[in-house]
Amino acid sequence: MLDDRKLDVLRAIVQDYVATHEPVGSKALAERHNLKVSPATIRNDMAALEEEGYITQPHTSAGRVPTDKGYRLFVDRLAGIKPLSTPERRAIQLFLDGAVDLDDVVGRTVRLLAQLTHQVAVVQYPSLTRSTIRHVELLTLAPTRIMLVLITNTGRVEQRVMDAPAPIGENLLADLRARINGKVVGKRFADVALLVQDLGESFTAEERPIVTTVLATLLDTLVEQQEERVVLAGTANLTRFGTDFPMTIRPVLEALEEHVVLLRLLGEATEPAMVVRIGHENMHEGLASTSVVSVGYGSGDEALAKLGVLGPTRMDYPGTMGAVRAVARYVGQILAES
Amino acid sequence: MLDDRKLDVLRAIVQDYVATHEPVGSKALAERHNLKVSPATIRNDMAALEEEGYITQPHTSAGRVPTDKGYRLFVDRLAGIKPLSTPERRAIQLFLDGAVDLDDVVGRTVRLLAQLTHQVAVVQYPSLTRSTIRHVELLTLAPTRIMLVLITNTGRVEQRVMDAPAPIGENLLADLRARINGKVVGKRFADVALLVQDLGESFTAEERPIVTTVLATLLDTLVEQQEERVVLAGTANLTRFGTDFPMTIRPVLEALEEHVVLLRLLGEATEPAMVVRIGHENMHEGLASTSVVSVGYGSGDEALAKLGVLGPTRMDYPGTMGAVRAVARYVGQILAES
DNA sequence: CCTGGCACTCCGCTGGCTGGAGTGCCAGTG
DNA sequence: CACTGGCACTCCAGCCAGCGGAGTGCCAGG
Repeated sequence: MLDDRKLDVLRAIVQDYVATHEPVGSKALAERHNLKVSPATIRNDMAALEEEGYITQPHTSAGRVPTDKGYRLFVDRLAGIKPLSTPERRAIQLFLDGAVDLDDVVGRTVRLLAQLTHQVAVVQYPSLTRSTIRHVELLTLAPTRIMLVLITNTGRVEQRVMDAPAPIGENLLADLRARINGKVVGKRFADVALLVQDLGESFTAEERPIVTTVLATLLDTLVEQQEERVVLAGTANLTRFGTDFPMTIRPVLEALEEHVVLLRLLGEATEPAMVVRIGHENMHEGLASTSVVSVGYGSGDEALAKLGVLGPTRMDYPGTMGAVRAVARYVGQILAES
Repeated sequence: MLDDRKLDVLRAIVQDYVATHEPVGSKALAERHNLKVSPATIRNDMAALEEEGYITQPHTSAGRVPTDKGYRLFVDRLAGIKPLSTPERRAIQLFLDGAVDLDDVVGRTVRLLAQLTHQVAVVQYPSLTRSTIRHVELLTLAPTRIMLVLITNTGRVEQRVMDAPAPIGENLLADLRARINGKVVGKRFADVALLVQDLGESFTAEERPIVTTVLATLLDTLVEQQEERVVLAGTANLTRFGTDFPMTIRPVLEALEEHVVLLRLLGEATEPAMVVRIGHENMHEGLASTSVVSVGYGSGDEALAKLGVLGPTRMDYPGTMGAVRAVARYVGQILAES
């Protein structure tokens, strides 16, 4: 049904439309891309493409515009991923290398991604669920007040304050700290509950309540913080969307404020490969005319979290995909080093 | 020059303009507010107010619109701060009480403020400079790799990883940890440098390099993190600005992305009282038609940081100021408790 | 199967017109 | 002297008609 030339025409339409933001006509196509056929022929092909639902015209006798389905075909079969230039790569590395801690890494990453793609960038903090524990620290703030600090292998730090049922001695605390760390250091979050469950038994009846409190808080932290953190940058780039503004930008800004929505946009975290969601594929009303390019990143083989960008469906997919992939790789490296 | 009735007229103009977003004319004024004079008289007063620069007309034979100077007078002399209703207060308290840690407190605060005022909310993290140290923790990640964790009295946690010049033993580390904490716990950041400067002397020549490295990192953390963190929410509310969009919203979004700008907007941190910056008073081109209402908040008498909202100059000042003040108070309470 | 030609459609822009809202000024009045 | 009603004037916003251009669909011919 769709011979090679028709696909060439579709590719040309997408490219031109992305470049100009205006419906593209047969004549312009014939001129700008050397397709070696006349406008009339192209018109026939366009009619076929429209018939199949890959392109559409805003109104009779206007040029054609790709549909979501058209972009989908373009991304899947007609375009590759455009690698970044060497200077660009070097700039990324230089910029990310300057980070001092995890917050800084994430902050720099999101700004970098926004600047590189001229779109809205979203970065998820390395997930706690798939992280391992580097250290658990216990501090007394007051006789019956304890702070628990949890440090992960990705450098993420979580803290909780709890009220102990009774005053707690320094040596009990030290003992408890040592035992907990002995059990859990290097272990994954998911496995911790099992590992510490019988820890209370080796303490005296007197100490037991305190131990229980601490362990409960530890588990609580592990569970609660699965609520993932995300940051974003580059919202000003939304103004490039078009001139028919408020109606377009409003729901997008609203969606971006909801972290739940953001996380869903990045995709179910199981998939480490690059994912492109186009228009309605996002399953979110306000984001019907935006696309999301996301990919997992991590220090080793497996993805710790995701990052990506959000932009208008009429975006430069090859370039955006290239930037997203490159940034994800470098962040992975940085995290592996620290 | 400005008798009472002229001030009444100005107040009425501001109120009506804020409510309708349209230039207000003499006739409408006479009707909606019972000023007990005829439109013609009001016109005379308006002419005087315009002469003095408090109001202006977009074009001949349109209604009047307040100028920055007009809003300034309104805020300073014509309007009070509108206290929140009891249900509103209760809702604030309820919402903020649910927070589990500092990040959560700040996150909830900023979202709350945005929702309450229907504007863009900005909250600065409790400043490290004026904080005191609650605990310093040292951990070995690898034989020559140390992590320093710094916990402040506001619950903020900072961490740094450093490479030690030589392998470090657990007992040396414990000793060092104890000595550092003995010196600095409860002290203010600014005073720490002085307190630890001769700490190295009590260690052997062999240990000295390691100690020096750790202390350097500690001081580094204190200094570097004076770079304050801010978060914001409610950018979607910018779409209420008007219909002449992209031109208006663009520079605002851009300004909001720069944390340096945000911090300056909140005001030099020395001033704990409520500050209103109107239009050009912000000294930032892109924010010429926005106003900022900010106030310090803190756990005790002194302000730890600031929070505020940003909106169009044509905002409901009394209401906004009331909301900002109320939220600041409750956040202060929450921080004092933890 | 491709191409050039032709008639047709429809958008977007321009220019002129009109109604309405609001002003400034002036003369009159308590 | 301050306020009021009346009046002429200004200017914007919205509407409508006309026009040019870009693009299409279709058809007959190579």
